[in-house]
Amino acid sequence: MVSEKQKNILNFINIFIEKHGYAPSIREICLGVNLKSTSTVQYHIEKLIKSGYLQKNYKKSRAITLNSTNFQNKIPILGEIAAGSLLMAEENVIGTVNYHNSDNSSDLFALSVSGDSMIDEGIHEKDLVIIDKSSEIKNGDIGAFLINNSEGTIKFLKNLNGKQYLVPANKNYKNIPVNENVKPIGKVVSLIRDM
Amino acid sequence: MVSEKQKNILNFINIFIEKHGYAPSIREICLGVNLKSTSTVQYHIEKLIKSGYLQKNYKKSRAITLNSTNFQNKIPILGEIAAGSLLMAEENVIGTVNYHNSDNSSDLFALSVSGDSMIDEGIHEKDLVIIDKSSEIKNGDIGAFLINNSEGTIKFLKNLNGKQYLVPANKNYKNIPVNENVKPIGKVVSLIRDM
DNA sequence: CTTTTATTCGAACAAATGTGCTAATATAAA
DNA sequence: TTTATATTAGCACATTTGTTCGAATAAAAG
Repeated sequence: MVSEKQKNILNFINIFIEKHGYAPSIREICLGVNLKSTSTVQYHIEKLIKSGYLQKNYKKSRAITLNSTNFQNKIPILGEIAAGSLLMAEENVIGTVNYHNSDNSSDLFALSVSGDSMIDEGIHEKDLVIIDKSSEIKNGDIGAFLINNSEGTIKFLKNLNGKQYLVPANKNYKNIPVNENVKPIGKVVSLIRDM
Repeated sequence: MVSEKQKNILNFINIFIEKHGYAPSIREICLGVNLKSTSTVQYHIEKLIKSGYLQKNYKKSRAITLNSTNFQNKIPILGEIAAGSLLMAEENVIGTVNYHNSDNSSDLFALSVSGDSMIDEGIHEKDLVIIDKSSEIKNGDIGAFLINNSEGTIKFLKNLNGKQYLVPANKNYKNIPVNENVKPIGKVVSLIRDM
């Protein structure tokens, strides 16, 4: 859908605006991404507009604006996992965090980590893990799971001797066999730690 | 110092940028504040620049930026630390990341972690660490340092027997005494890991 | 292979835009 | 009043900038 060159252009515009406070001209983009012709840049700009990444005001100079939703997605931080399902109602949202995601981010949310069962993977207490509800948890991935409809946990999902287990990254904890009491919530796609 | 007309222009520019995402041209300001001549606007713009309210890039269109409110929360990701200093020129910026920071974010940047000297603190290879250049690295903090003007590193700063050391979080690495070859870059204030 | 699609370049053109200059008017100060 | 300063206007000019058209090349598809 979006080629490497187009990502390149998007990134350049992003950085340029960040640095200068105003958008680059077509010719400045030419220089920035190593293209010789303004019409080549026009060509890519058109594509990026149709893909929804950019907006542009016809015939006005430096009138490119980024569709900020592509870069500045605020996703909810959930305080706890309630019985049965994830309550994403406003009452349970304890904050928001910006996450750099160009895709649809409606399936993303953040959880505050409690416990030290993943300490050997560098996942600490109070870290924020970003979870994608629509991303399947595959063998070897770290995922968020709901156990007995009550307790939420972050673990590796691993195949051992043909059976699936939730595997911690801490010798003091045991593997948990995956059965009907273990429900996958989503894959852990990112981690944010504030110090 | 600043006349009513100049406040008027300042306000118009402010609203225009808010609405369109880019700055107005001189002639658009003319229309917006009921002035017939572009040179009149130029006259006021000059004054506003000297008074410190605006910045403008010579001979570039729509290149007016406001000095007052910088509400940016995107910070650059630097690809590498070059000899002697941090090169934050556009060529070295390999991307941007949103960081939830309401303060002035001009002193923030991100570095991609290489090596495993902080593995026991859960700081992994390819993690992004957010570094605040203006935040002093105190005893016990994790900071970014430049060693021998060539190598960048992330370490604890600790006081041992009255001397300062860069202390890794990995038994396979040794403490590094802080001397004139060790220059502090900034405090590590956050960590972001994509999986 | 041929055809289609994607990408790139170059050149020319029209419009938008910033700048420079002079002059006129208003306002404040002496 | 005279003088100085601030403000406004009009016009011409050079540059920047966006747009358009045609053509060449590369990559992918049939």
